[in-house]
Amino acid sequence: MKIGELAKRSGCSIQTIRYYEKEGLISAPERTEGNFRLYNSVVLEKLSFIKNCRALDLTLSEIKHLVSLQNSPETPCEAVNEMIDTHLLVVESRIEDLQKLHGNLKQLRLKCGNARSVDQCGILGELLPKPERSPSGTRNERSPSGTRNERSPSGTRK
Amino acid sequence: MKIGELAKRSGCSIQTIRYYEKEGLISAPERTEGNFRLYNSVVLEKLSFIKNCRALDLTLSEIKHLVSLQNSPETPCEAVNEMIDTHLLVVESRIEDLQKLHGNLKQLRLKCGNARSVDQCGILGELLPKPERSPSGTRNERSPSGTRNERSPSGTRK
DNA sequence: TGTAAACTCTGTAGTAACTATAGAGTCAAG
DNA sequence: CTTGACTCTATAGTTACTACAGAGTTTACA
Repeated sequence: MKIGELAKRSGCSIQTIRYYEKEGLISAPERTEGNFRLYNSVVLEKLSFIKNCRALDLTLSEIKHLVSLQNSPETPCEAVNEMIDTHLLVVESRIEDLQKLHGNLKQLRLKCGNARSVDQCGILGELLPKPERSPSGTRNERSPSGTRNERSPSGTRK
Repeated sequence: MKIGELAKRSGCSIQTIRYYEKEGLISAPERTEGNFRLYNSVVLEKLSFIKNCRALDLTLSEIKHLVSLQNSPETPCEAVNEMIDTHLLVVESRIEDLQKLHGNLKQLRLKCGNARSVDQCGILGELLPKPERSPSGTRNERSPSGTRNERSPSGTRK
């Protein structure tokens, strides 16, 4: 089958399949005379495996690792378990971060009822560096208003 | 002050400050004769505002919107509230996704004790496409409760 | 047989919000 | 006058794709 049919049957887009090939997650298939990729049904299983892993939010490099482990079936599978355990920790910490975030946002939302103008908006006021906002250009020492650790907001986004 | 001091005082990196300028989140400052950026303390407040927003995981374009609202103080602040409400929904759905993910991962992890070889690994086995793998399969066909719909990246990953 | 539609190819650019270089210029101190 | 610290712009990298452009291939049909 050509790549279009594989895409339909696997649920991956054509570009994604080519991308997986480029990244070494699936092997390069044979080509027709006209240079079209020609697949057999085995690759369907591989794509399904990848999809299952992606649904668990494993990265492509993690998946690549799993694929390479599959190719040496006699090695111990500890590495697999470790990867899942690590991944569990990552997911847990992301959930925690997001829950804190959610709390902060909810609290923030309480600061402002509707029907005010922007300069009275409780939310915008709260986001400003100091609780008492000064009109403009006041001298300002270290504003210690770091609501979070000064490092990045950790991997909470996307 | 030059950009290095601003970076230290604001907690943003030098590149981030320049990036915010390029993106229009802060305005381009004056320059010295040698073309160095020269800041006053007002920009500290703006960076602090941005940092507070980023800590709430607002996107730069959302923040840009807030900044522009601040510049027209007499407009009603409904838009601010709506943005926060929308953002709350996004965060909530991300949390839900991650919690499903977490459940799936935990269940997966139970499939394999240590000290097996890869070809017997319960986890790898579970990730394979086989529709009828073990007698446990009740509602187990396609991807384990797809948290990641094929269209959108839907932002569960960092 | 001609041709139009449908398919495929490679390669590149875009996404978000930065980070990390390269290579050059500027400035202060010794 | 040189050394080192600082800054400048521009570019590439990150992740896992998606969306083209512009070309070639195959199939269906008149």
